[in-house]
Amino acid sequence: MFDAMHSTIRYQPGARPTPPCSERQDHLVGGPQLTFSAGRTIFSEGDHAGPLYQVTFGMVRSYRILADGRRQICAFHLPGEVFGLESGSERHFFADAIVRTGLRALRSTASAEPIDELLALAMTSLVRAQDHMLTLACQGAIERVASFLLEMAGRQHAAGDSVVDLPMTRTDIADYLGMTMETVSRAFSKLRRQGVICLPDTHRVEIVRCDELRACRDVRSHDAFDQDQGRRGFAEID
Amino acid sequence: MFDAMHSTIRYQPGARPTPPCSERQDHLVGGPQLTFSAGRTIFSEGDHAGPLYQVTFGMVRSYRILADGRRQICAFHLPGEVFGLESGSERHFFADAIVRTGLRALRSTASAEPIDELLALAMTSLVRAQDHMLTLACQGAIERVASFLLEMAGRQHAAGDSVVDLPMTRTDIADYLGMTMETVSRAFSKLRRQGVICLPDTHRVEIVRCDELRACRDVRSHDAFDQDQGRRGFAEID
DNA sequence: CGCAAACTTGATCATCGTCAATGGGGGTGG
DNA sequence: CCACCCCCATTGACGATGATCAAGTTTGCG
Repeated sequence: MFDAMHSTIRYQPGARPTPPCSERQDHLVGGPQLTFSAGRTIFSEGDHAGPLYQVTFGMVRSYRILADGRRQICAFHLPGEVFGLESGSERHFFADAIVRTGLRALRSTASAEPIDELLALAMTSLVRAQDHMLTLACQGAIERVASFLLEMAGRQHAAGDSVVDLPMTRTDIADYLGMTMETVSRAFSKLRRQGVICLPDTHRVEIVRCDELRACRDVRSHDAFDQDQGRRGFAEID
Repeated sequence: MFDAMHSTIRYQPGARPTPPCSERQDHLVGGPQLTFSAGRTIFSEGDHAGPLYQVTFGMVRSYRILADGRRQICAFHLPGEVFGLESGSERHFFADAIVRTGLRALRSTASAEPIDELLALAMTSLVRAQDHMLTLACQGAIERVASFLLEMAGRQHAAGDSVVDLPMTRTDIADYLGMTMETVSRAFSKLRRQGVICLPDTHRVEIVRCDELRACRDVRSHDAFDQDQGRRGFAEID
């Protein structure tokens, strides 16, 4: 029993290979360009499920609201990415523009799209959701933020560039990672004090030591966690 | 900004309608029957992605192992359900039988299956993953257990029957819900003391007050949480 | 220039994880 | 068939992580 527990194969969060199909879904190109200013609603829960959308610039958050007002952000959508796939005839999420954002509406999701493109999109979403589940289930505060930064870095640019744009608020990040704004802020500050990241401004992060950030993400923090308490005053970077 | 926050539309965890397509995937029927005894590995991370499987009896857990040995159970698979869909040519999960389990192997996932069945399966998995993400991100210990019980109840029988089989261990449940075995156990005990559930044995739960269980799931527990401290001795049910 | 929203930081507290001890059920071997 | 043993579950005590509450600061925008 539990043979697998003794396997040497180990999963590294976020280290899964990109699904085989391009995310850009170029075959789906269709409708006109739409522009949404910051904060504008794209669709709401309960709406009739309309088209898929491809982000051309800006950023989108999709989320749910619980009975008690709590919000969970399920995903951020970056330029090139497609969102809006639903399992029924109704929207199950809210989506709105985080900053001024351009969208291209793709034909009705109903049936007009090539089904293999829809499958590719569904699989991409599924892989992301599974990775995110793992973050939510297993990781502590610092690790979640580290995972988030590495995920965003990986989706924003082809390696080399180490500056990540984070147009969303700290509250958005918190609602994505299942924690509070304050804890997110503290995690950023801690990583900054450790010299792992720089914060030129609140919506931009430079990843200074990518390897250390990966280490934060991968290792559960029991050991070697609060060593930075003693470091204050000489590891300050700003 | 944040218009949606003022919307009256509210999401109830687990209340989303079942995806339009039957989960039973009857069109995929194919290969021979296989039987796995309790604890037997079905496939491992890194394996070449083989067929899809349909559970005929018993129960399966699929999970990942993190670098530090931590485990996350992504899903339990019940009789009638299909699992094993991968985004690449390799398995990204482990799967093994929780109890003696029967599986029917469906043809190679490669391309032999009707693609719309694969899409249906992907969408079902995606919806489950999204619901689970919400549980992990937003809910406290009692709520998670309540969500879990209601999810299992909903998947095991068509309403009316209130007894749920839980062949998995408390540790399995904990690894699914992102908490510890001890906390799961305490949550069960608390719900039992409150008279919401009965525990005829450790692997069987009777849902006595379904409405209260739903309330546990839906409401964030700030208020009315530890009222049962005073109830001990008269609300004991066993 | 001023206001409002967002961010940061600190102090306190609650939930949950960890450690530990005990109890129970099922399976195996004598 | 019984006894032992091991794994699982339960329960308690304690501590740590992160939520909450509360200022105070910065930023962005009108």
